[in-house]
Amino acid sequence: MPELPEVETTRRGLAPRVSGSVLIGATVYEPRLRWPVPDDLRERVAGCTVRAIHRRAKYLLFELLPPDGGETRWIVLHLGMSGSLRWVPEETPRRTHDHVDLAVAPAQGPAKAPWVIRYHDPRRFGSLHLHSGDPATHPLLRDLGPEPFDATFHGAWLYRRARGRRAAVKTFLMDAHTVVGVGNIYASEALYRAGVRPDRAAGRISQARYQRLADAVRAVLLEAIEAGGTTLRDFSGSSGEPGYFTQRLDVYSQTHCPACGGALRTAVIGQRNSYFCAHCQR
DNA sequence: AGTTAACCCTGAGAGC
DNA sequence: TGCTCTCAGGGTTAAC
Repeated sequence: MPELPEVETTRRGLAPRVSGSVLIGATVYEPRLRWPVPDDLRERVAGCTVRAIHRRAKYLLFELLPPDGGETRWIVLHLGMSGSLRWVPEETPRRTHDHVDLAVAPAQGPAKAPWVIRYHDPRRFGSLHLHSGDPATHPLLRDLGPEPFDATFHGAWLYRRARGRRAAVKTFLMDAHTVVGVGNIYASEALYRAGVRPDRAAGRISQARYQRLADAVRAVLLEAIEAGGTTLRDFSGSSGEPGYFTQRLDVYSQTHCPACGGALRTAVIGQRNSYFCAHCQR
């Protein structure tokens, strides 16, 4: 279940191999994702140079320079719940739920066989879009809140936004208008580290505690990125490697509090399973 | 406007 | 063994 660290891990795995290379084709095996994959994908990307791979929220943004020097175009890609991108030789046999290949021209001349960026997504909650011009204007990106590592994301921002809100702070934190990239796992972990009960009303938390929460969000995400993400079921990096943050989860999917040893409680908050320590989180 | 729930989908695991 | 049932969840949309 890719959240920000898993998407960032994918980006970092792919970028050095793909940046500066030319896309020579695209093959869509299954266009029925969260939204249909554009049927002119091949024509729109073939011949384009990948200038860089960026990330905004949980979206990967492939910055493409067209061969004729026209307007920059973008592949906007979301991994959904179960998506992953792998960097494999083109002849690698397809597995079930491999839906799209982006073929990359070999760097060392035409003799070498091309490799592909292979999109795999059993549940097909992910999506792939094409966009021209500024990606910030894309409908899916336009209204997103701040990145957790932006200077604009801090306790005062959370506090101000939470005024009058009765919804649970965990739901509030997972809302992409509040801050992007924080899904169920990292919301649970950040709230635990900050000592905040996930079911507390967002509007009834002090600014000081929101500052601790903002710091905890950043710390958890940073550590998870350094560990290559969290692998619970589906996720693996672009070379197929698992994420090692799984072993460092304090509460998510755990039974006992690492601090006090007490039994963790579970509750469904905003239709998401939540884990917390009723003793350490208030 | 804020909040809640349904929905898209498949695989894994539990229970019988 | 094999069936059925439940659960997992990001993010959009609809309804309250």
